[in-house]
Amino acid sequence: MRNKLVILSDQALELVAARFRILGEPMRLKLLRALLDGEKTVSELIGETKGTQANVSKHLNLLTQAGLLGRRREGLNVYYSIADESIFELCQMVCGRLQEQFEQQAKALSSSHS
Amino acid sequence: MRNKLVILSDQALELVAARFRILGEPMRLKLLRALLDGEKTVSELIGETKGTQANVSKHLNLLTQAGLLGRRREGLNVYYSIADESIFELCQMVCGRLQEQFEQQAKALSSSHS
DNA sequence: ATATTATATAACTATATACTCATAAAGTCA
DNA sequence: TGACTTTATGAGTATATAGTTATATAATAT
Repeated sequence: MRNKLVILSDQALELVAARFRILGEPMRLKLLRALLDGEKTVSELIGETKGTQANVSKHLNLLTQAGLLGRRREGLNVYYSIADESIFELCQMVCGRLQEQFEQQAKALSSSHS
Repeated sequence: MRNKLVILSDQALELVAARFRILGEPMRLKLLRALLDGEKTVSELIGETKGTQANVSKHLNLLTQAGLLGRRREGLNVYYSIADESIFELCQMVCGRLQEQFEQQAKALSSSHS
C-alpha cells in the first residue's frame, strides 16, 4: 500500500485536507446518513436531523458546493441527494479502523488486570 | 456499496467526524506525508515541513493521541512513525475522487465553448 | 395583487483550534 | 553540579466556522 502511494504536493494536500474537513462535522455526516435511502427535501432533512432550518440549509449548501450532494428544485421543495457515493466507503473505512483500535485498547486494558 | 453500509449511530458519527477532523489539517497531512519513508525525529519533521518547533510538536502529539502515530524516545531525540497505514488509503481515495471531479468540471467547461 | 409555504442568506455570537512566544521538562555530557 | 540540546507545554492571540435570529427570495395558490 505505502509503496504504491503517490506523493501529494502541498497544494494537493490542501485540497485533500479541505475534503476531510467537510466530512469532519457530525451534522454534515448526519445529513449524508439521512440521504442514504434516496433524495429528500430540506424539510425532511430538518426533521430527521433535528437541526434548525438555517443551519441545515447552510450545511446542505456546503456539501453541494463540495460536489458531494446534488440539488433539484420541484415546486416549493428542494430535493438533495448523494452525488458522490465514495463518501460512504470513506466513512466505512474510518469506522472499521476505529473499531479495531477500540478493541485493541479494550484488550490492552483487560490483559493489564493480571 | 450503499446497501452494504452499516447505518452508524449518532455517537459513531461523532467519532468518525473527529477522525476526519484530524485529517482535515494540511500541516498534519504534511507530517504524515513526511513519515511515509519511515520514522523521523521531531527536528527532522520540523525541517521537512518548515513548521515551528512548538506547532509541529503539538500536531505530533495530537496525531499520536488519535492512534495514527507511534512515538519512541532515543536519547535526546523522539522518533515518530506511522501507526495506522490506513490513513494513506483514505488520502488516496479522496485524492482520486477530487481528480475525477476536477476532470469532469474541466470537461463541462470545454464543452460549454460550443 | 396578496397570502402562504419552503428554502436561502445576511449579520451576529459563540466556540474550537491553529499558531506564536516564552518557559519547562527530559536527556546528555563536561 | 551546570551547560547544552531536543522536545513538550502553558498562556495568549488570531481565525475559521458552527449555530442563531431575522429577513429575503422563490414558488405556488387564491
